[in-house]
Order: sequence, then C-alpha cells, then structure tokens
Amino acid sequence: MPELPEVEVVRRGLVSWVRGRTITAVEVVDPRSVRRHALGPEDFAGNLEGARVLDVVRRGKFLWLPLADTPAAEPGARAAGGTIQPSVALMAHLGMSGQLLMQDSSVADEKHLKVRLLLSPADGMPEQLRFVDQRIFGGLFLTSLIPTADGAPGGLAETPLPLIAEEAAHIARDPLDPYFSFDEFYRRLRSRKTGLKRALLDQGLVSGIGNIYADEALWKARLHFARPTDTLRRAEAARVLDAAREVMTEALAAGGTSFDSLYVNVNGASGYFDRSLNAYGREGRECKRCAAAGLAGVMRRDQFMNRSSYSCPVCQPRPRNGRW
DNA sequence: AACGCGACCTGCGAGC
DNA sequence: TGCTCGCAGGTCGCGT
Repeated sequence: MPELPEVEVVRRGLVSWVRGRTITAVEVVDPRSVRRHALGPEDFAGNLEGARVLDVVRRGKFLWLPLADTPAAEPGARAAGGTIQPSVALMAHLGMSGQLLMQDSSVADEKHLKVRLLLSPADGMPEQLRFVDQRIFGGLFLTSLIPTADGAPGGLAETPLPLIAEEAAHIARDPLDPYFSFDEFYRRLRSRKTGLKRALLDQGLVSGIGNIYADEALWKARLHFARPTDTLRRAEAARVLDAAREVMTEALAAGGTSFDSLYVNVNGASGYFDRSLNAYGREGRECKRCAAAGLAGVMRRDQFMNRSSYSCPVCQPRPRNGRW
C-alpha cells in the first residue's frame, strides 16, 4: 500500500506513542516478517528486549527507530556531553500491505499479525506495537546506523542526526527532505538512458515515489512516462518533481486527518485515493484537465515495468518521430 | 549501466 | 458453488 505520504503518516503517529519507551518483550508470530534479519528471529527478539526507542526516522519509504541500550549496540556509544549516539535501529518497511498499529492488549490479534512488541507502560498509551502484514513483502529487522555521506540528517525525524540506517543508505533523499538537492537529481537524471517513470520509481535517484504518485506527478506535469530522461529540460524536470512534491504533500494532509484515533495506521491513503486521484486507476474515464478545457481526452492504461501506468493521451502525448 | 524477469506472499473480484 | 485468472500502492537479485 504505502508510498511516502502513508509512511510519513505512520511516522508522525508512531513517534508520539513510542519515543522514550522501552521494548520489554518481543513476539515474532511469523518469522517470514523478520527474514531480512540475517541472524534469525531469536537474535532479533533478544536484541530488542530492553532497548529504548529514541526516535522514528523516515527516508523515502523506509522507517527506522534508533535504539539505546540494545545488546547489539557498540560499547562507548555515549558521546561527549552525555548525548546518546545510537548505533543500532529497528528498521521497518511496510512493503505493499504492512501496518504498524498501537493496540491495547485487550484488542484481539489481527488476522495478519506478524510481530508484537510490548512497550513499557506510559500514561494513556497502548502497550503494544504490532506489525501486521497481509502479503509479507514488508518486514522488520535490526540495522546499524552509519554516518551520512554528506553529514546532513539521514532522514525526517523529531531530533535529526547525521546518521542513516545502513539498509537505507543506498536510497536517495526524497522530495520532502529539506536536504534534497534538485541540482544533483537533475544531473543524475540527465546522465541516465532510461524513461522518466522508471527514473521516478528508482529509489536510488529519488526516493518515496511509487506507482501511484509517479502517475499522478507525470499527469500533473503533462509528461509522458516513456520520455527519455536525457532529453528532459531543467524546467520539465523541475515541473515533474514539484508535481510529485505537491501531490505527496496533499496526500499527507489528507492522510493526517485520519490518524487521531488511538492507533497508527496506513489507511490514511484511502481518503485521498477516492477523492483526489487524477490519473491512477482511471482507465477509460475522462481526463479531468481535458474535460475542464472542453477536450476529449480519455485516460488509458499501459503495461509498463510489469505494472499499470495511467495517462492521458491528449495532454501527455507520446512523441511523434521520436522527437520530444 | 540498463532492462526484463522471477521471487517473495495473500486475497479479491471477474468470468466461466 | 468452485475454479482459474489477473490484479494489487514494493523491493531484491539474477541473467543478459
């Protein structure tokens, strides 16, 4: 399910519930959800028990919880001035269907409950953090925190540190990251020999954009998904990136309205889905921009990268004669 | 470097 | 009713 806005909704919700609390027990209900933890479920659980959650950090679709007091941490992790320098984090990726839910123990287990974390008591707060995942493409695992290459914060956080989860170090900053560099993005985009949508989905070039927001951004920027990246003018690249940023910011605002309930979920996307999508899932329906202009564009679906791409043939035309 | 594909999974709706 | 098919918002790793 989740792309960047959904994951950010989870991050914002989660941080208020878990920051400062200690993980007192861990139950791996389905070991497949921790398969990226190479040392196995017992090691995963053993290293989490007793750990204190310092923050919730996000880059792109990756979410991680820097930890203090975990056995996996290197000794001497306390820096001068008494500041805690975490060296280990609990990583979460939601995949296609993952959820992180805060639940009271009285709440029945979800059908697809995969991992349960018990947290130290806190006033008026649920005691369990549950990882629920139908398709099991997501998962939890422990990862090291390493310095960022540029010395800037590794991701969006309450207390940003120049550290990044090792398993997320290969992805680029996302468009909502204040340290995102458009110049660098544009330079790397131009140097590639590929199509624009493929580039937008490449988490190593720009992170956080998935199939939905790629289509929405391309529609908004009036660009075709197969546009060769090495022909893009600077203004066009800026247009599509700004569009992605706007669409994701709107989705974030919409998702944010639904998480004041007593748990964190990723279904914040649903409200945005039905009301605000202009391209994704609209095969055969009128192009909203064309309709507003009295034109007759009908949204089409193409198979691209083994998934669906939705676009308007009128305002996002393919080139003629190979010229863009 | 780029790409296509399979793998990893469950579940839903459409069509027969 | 039950079967198969296609589809689903992600990522990783392999072969070419």
